[in-house]
This record gives sequence, structure tokens and C-alpha cells, in this order.
Amino acid sequence: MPTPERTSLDVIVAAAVRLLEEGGPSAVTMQAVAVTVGVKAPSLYKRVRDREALLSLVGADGADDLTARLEAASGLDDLLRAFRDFGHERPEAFRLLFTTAVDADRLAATSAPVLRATTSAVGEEHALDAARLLTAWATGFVTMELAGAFRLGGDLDEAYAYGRAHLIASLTRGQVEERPAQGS
Amino acid sequence: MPTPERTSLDVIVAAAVRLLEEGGPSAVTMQAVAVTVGVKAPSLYKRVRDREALLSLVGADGADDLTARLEAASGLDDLLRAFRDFGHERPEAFRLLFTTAVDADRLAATSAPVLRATTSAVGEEHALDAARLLTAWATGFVTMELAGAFRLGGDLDEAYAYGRAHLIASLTRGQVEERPAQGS
DNA sequence: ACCTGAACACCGTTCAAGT
DNA sequence: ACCTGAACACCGTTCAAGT
Repeated sequence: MPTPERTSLDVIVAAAVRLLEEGGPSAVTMQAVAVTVGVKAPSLYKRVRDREALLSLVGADGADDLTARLEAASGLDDLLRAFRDFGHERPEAFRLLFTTAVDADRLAATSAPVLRATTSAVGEEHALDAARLLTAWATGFVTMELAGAFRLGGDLDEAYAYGRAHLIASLTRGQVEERPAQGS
Repeated sequence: MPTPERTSLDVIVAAAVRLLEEGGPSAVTMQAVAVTVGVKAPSLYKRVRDREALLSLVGADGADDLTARLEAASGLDDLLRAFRDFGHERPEAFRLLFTTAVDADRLAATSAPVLRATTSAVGEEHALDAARLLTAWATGFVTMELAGAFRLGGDLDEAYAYGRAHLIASLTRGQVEERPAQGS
């Protein structure tokens, strides 16, 4: 007679998500996840290939959350605020997104709302360049902020607002006239 | 009679640096470091508090390397190229800088050449804002690039060149007129 | 068909004992 | 004064054995 299922993949991932945000990646042990969902560690391997795969699913969960927040935003300024808010509310998930290998499609979905916003702001031709400029800046700002790398004082909320205003203005008004011929 | 010293802190850190760049953080085990320097693992604790402290020293080494490269650059464009070059040549060190707690002073030293370049480009008053805008963008760009987060095609060398040109132009010409009143 | 106990290899770290 | 063997607690993972 088959043993009844005592847990599920969703429950396991949810537990891992919570452990991550509470104690960082090192707190996401197979043991801790197992205890949280009420099962022994070896049982987890029925639903998940290994710890790395589990962390990848946690990253995908974070990517989905971020995508939903960006989808709900309207306009570039709102979008950039939502991006940083996500980093503040789920700092460990944010870090994981740019650290661990997270599923390609789930992360790609994140860029859809950004591209939509930049397209309506600067037109189709420059939408990708603009999206990359903005997401790179926002990613770097939040990454450095979470790492405590801004040590020269000043209000970070203001600094982020300055960056938003400067970048959006520079994109919508003066685009750079011609693309440079060669890269580095 | 005292046992002769069979290693030193510098040798240990250098071994850890090499292990990191060859196999990522998980390759930097106390065992592997000990074997590399020709000693048993417990001996490492005579020079280093624990593994985290060792990784922090590795991060400091990376910060020093980055600082030296930025000091050698002349002008904003050159500076931004050097920053990305560092990320390409030492990707694991780059990631460590914005992940692990690295010594405050060593990381702060990195911003000195950036501030010098922005000061001469946009003046003292906007130097800090400009430095943060540029380093945040460059950090985010390289972070995303290393994470494989740019999946929409296109030449990344060109995209980086576009960003450099756009940002430098927007800073030196049209500064944003007034600082926004409130942040987010 | 799912779960578990036992086991394995491998961590980081401590410490008494060596020289 | 530095080094080491032995030991401890804790990982991730496998697998035969239970139901």
C-alpha cells in the first residue's frame, strides 16, 4: 500500500523561500527544509534533484514576484521604485537572482514589463538599450546598497530619486546621437 | 624549541584567491587552502579567525586590485572600461565584492579615483551623485552580465559602450536641473 | 509509491598533545 | 610558538529496507 504524500514541491519551495529570507542561503539546509515541512531530509530528493536545484526554484519564485511587481507598475519612474522596493523587502531573493543560476525563462519574463515601459517612452528602436541602461543601473544601485557599499554618506532615497530623474530625463530628451562603432 | 613557520597570512590569502577564481566560493575550503600551502587545516586558524574572515581578506585583495586599476585609468570612459575588465578577468572576486562583507576602508578606497574623475568632469557639487550613478550602472551591468541575465541578444560590448557614451554625455551636458524633493 | 534509518564522504572548528 | 591528530557537530546525498 502506497505511503500517502506528506508534502509537495510547492510546500518545499515555500519553506526554502522563508528560510532564505530569514537566515540567508546558508540557512537553507536540506535538514532545515525537511524539518519545516515535517519530513526527513532524504525524502526531499523525491521532489527535488539536489540543493542547487532547490535554490534555483527559490530564485524562480523571486523572479516571479519581481515580474508581478513590475507588471503592476505604470511608467518608468514607478517601475524603478518597484524594483528597489523588491530589493528591500526580499534582499536575499534579490541577491539570489543575480548569483545562482535561475531558470532562463523565468528571469526573461522580468524584462517584458521593462521593455514595454521603455518602448512607450523612447520608441521601439531604443527600447532595448534603454531597458538595459535602466535595469543595470537599478540592479547595481540596489546591489551596492544591500552590500553596504555606499559609504560616503547622503540620503540613499534621494540618491535613487536623483538617478531616476536623471536617467529618465536623459533617455526621453537627449538620446545619444549615434551608437559608438566599437566596444571594449 | 619553537616550530618554524611553514606558511604566512599572505601565502594563505593568495592560495584562497586562486582557489576562488578557479572554482568559485565553494572551492575555497579550509582543507583545500591548507593543502595548497602545505599545511594541515587546523594550522590555518593560527593566522585567520575562521573561513568567513579568510573570504573577507580575499575580498579585500580584490578591492585593492580594482582600486589599482581604476587609479591607473584616465578619464571617465577609461575608468568604466577598466571596471568591466576587472569583472571579466576576476569574475569571482567581482561577485565577492558585492556579496561578502569586505573591509569598509578597502572598499571605500575604490571610490576615490571615481570621485576624482567625476569631480573633474562635472564639478565638485555633483561629483558624488555622478560617481554613484556611474558605479551603480557599471556594477549592475557587469553583475547581470556575469549572471547571464542579458538574454535578449545584441552585442554586450556595444551595449556597454552605448551606456558609457550616454551616461557621460548626459552628465557633462544636461545635468538634471533640480534635485527631487522626496525619495522613495 | 513514498518515506525512513543507516551510512558515507566531506565540511568547519576545537583542543590536547607533540616538537 | 607553531603544528598536528583526533574528535565533534553538521553538512549533502545515496540506498536498502520498511509500509
